[in-house]
Amino acid sequence: MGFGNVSERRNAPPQIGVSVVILALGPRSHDVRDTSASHCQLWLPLVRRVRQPFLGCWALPGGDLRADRSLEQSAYMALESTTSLHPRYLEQLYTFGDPARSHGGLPMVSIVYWALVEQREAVDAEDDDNVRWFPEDDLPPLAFDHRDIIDYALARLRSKIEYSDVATRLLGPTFTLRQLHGVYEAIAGQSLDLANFRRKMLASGDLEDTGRKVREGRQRPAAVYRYVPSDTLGIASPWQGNASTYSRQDMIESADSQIDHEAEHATTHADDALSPLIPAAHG
Amino acid sequence: MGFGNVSERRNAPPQIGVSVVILALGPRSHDVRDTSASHCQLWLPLVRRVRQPFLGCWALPGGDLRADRSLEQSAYMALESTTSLHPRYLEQLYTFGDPARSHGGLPMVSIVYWALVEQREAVDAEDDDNVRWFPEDDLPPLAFDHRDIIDYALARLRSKIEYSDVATRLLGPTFTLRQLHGVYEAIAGQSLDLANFRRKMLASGDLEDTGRKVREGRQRPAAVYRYVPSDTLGIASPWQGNASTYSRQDMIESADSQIDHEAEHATTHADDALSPLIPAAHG
DNA sequence: TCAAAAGTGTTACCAATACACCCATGG
DNA sequence: CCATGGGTGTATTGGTAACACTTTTGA
Repeated sequence: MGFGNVSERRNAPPQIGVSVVILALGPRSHDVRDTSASHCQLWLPLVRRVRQPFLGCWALPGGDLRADRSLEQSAYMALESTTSLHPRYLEQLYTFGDPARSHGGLPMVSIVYWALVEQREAVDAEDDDNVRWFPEDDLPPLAFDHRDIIDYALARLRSKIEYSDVATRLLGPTFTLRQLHGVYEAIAGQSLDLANFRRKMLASGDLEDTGRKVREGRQRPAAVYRYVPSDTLGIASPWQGNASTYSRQDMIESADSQIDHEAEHATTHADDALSPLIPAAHG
Repeated sequence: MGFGNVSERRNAPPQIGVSVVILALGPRSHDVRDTSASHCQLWLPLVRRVRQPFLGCWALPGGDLRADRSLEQSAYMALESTTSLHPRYLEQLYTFGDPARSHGGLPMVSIVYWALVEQREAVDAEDDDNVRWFPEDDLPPLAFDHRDIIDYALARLRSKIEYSDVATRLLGPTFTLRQLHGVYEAIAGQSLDLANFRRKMLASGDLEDTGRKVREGRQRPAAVYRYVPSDTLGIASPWQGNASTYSRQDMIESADSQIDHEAEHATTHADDALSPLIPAAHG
């Protein structure tokens, strides 16, 4: 598979693992009469490390990569085995592999996924000694570069909410416009005009009135909507074809692929290396 | 580092490698009196495989990952050692790791980067038996899932051109508005109103008139511009802090970080696995 | 003086905003 | 009948598309 070049053999490949940033809605932690109208906030579960380095420190849930599983499946397994949660959304975030990030441990490449779980699931999940939920704006010191990874995941969520259905993944399959509005405000971190929000959402054509109504307080009942993706198919994702061999009844639903935002970043230059006579190619 | 759980040990981790999708401007291949005004097209270099599977097949340039190098550096080394090119842009694209993609080889995780090189560099690089440039719309059969990866890179480029300076990376450090317009048309695959394009670009505030003029044909000379990023800094990228330890004089320039588009994709569910009593966490 | 490209002006339209307003409901 | 949230109307604005137009240059 392209390995075996002399200069490349000089150095063993690093370890690989999978980590997951899990996000869910929860109550506001600093409820100092919040000026903005939203009454919820993002929370995420962290696990306590049982090894050096950073022993006892909070860290992202993670696990190993298995050669017979897709990356998504490995991420799903890591997520499930550590937190018993079932995400409504799971997407690759970034792969981190800088040697400096291991801080004394062995060099480690982490393929990081981010996941969204329903509010209901998150409240059911109780904390224990080794897993605890933290509000997004009040995180403890974290192991490795996990704090940066979380910030990046949050940025991605904030970016992605503007052109995809991620917000609905934090709610159940059905929701009122006010609930959806609250999610948008919580993620954006600012208040949004409810009237315009309503119109924009309905104009998008991706919301379908279920006909049902619910009363949150004791006021007029609100219409309940469902998300129905308009079939403006984007470009097919390359990995869609290969994935999903191990489906299960409660498999989380597929999302239409769509090309979107990603973080630009600078690159560095490698120092000299022995050039192979024949270029390597690998799968 | 989080390895060592019983159920996880049952399966060895897969191999890892780096691949790079390299893009550059070139002449139009199907020049059947092109209706659209653009006269250039994207080309990319491929290398011939020297091993099974897919022996003799064209594939993306790639190489191995070294534990003492960052992912960017590994990508840069792979790019440089196979094609002798120096990218003006290099960014992580996606990590592919489905077991099915190896097609009979060992399971392989590929961390894929995409790169842009200047037109000038690309024309200087001559083909040999093992490296050849192909126009984006006339690719040969490719090894593994490399065709899908290329399509994804192209989609990312098309998306990213709308809110970043990637177009300028395909040109030199200075360019005329017409040249830039041609790049946009080549990437978008459709003609764009030159008058409006000009206004929009100038209104962005990211272009600076160098004061110089050039004549492309024998008509009125055009103003030469330079790209100067407006300091509307986005969110800092997590990896920026760690990277760039191995800088060199001709290191490609840094780009301001910015959160953008990424592809949404569906996820699968893992089958049952032995849950560890204590959640694993790794760096 | 002509062709070709550089560069400007003008209008129409659409989507997002701000905010005033009416409607439905239970207490 | 009032408080509260559900839901609608409307004027303004800013950005973009369409395209007609003027200017500059070498041949």
